[in-house]
Amino acid sequence: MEKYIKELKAHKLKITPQRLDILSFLDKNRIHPSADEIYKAIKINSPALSKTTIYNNIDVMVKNNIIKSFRFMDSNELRFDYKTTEHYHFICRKCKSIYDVDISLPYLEKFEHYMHKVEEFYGDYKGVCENCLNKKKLKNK
Amino acid sequence: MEKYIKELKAHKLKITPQRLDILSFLDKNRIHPSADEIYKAIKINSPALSKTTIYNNIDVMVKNNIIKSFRFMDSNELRFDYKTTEHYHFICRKCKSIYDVDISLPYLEKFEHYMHKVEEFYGDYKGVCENCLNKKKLKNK
DNA sequence: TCGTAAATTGTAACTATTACAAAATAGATA
DNA sequence: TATCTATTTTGTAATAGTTACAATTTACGA
Ligand SMILES: [Mn+2]
Ligand SMILES: [Mn+2]
Ligand SMILES: [Zn+2]
Ligand SMILES: [Zn+2]
Repeated sequence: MEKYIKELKAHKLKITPQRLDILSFLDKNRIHPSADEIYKAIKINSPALSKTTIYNNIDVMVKNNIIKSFRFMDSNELRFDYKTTEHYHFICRKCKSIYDVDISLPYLEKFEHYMHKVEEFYGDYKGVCENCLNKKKLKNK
Repeated sequence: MEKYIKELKAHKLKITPQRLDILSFLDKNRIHPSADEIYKAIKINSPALSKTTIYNNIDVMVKNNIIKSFRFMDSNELRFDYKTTEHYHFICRKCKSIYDVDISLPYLEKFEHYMHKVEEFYGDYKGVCENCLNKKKLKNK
């Protein structure tokens, strides 16, 4: 808990129970949840919680680079991540789990003959995850 | 126009003026437009057009791999592309133009030590485009 | 402890998309 | 060519995710 207080103070953001709940939830549940998933999870123990508070705080924390937001190709909801350092995501087409992939900015060198200035890259990998592959193996036996 | 008729017939889809309009618009305007942009553009000459028709046809054409859909990191609307072969996109943070980038599935080899089976990759590059860079240069003179 | 700027809340509005059912039509068949 | 019917188009209503707003509450510096 002290960790989240420090983080918020470092960015001159007020310490509120709601903010601590959001950070703690994202830190302890590395599932890349949507705003609604965060809301529902925290609301169980804090029934007075408003969804607007989730959106407000998500916004301010993304702006302060305390958390990261991203969106999947085929999904219409934003997802959030406690991990802010550069990494990409792998989504399983069977169980829809989202895994972190520690790979950095791909193929910048291939950009040589484009005259654009690349500053950011965003990417998702999609396929079947280790767990689902193993489940299949067991079934086939 | 004959080209689009062939394409539709190849997929056993009925030839309708609306479908021809959509294909023609996407082919002749490689701007990666949203559903609404396609709708507004075609509606000028075909005022009876319904937005549902746009969505219906976009769906069926994406499913038949006649066009491609994708979504940008920070945008909440789907965008559409006449080009269906593998390529990625570069978006300019100044003018918001979306350019095609002919680069193929990045960094598959780096996936070695993940036990997931990668099937697809989706990615966007972001930065400042050639045009905007040149504009800036002129200004600075 | 108090005062105030900032945060929280509930509600309403908004945007992109999807669902649905009635009317129109493409294209196969006689 | 005329007819038939499955498919397509249309308009409207519903939905999902998010944002705007204003009243109430709270964090925290003085
Ligand atoms: Mn992540
Ligand atoms: Mn493209
Ligand atoms: Zn899986
Ligand atoms: Zn530009």
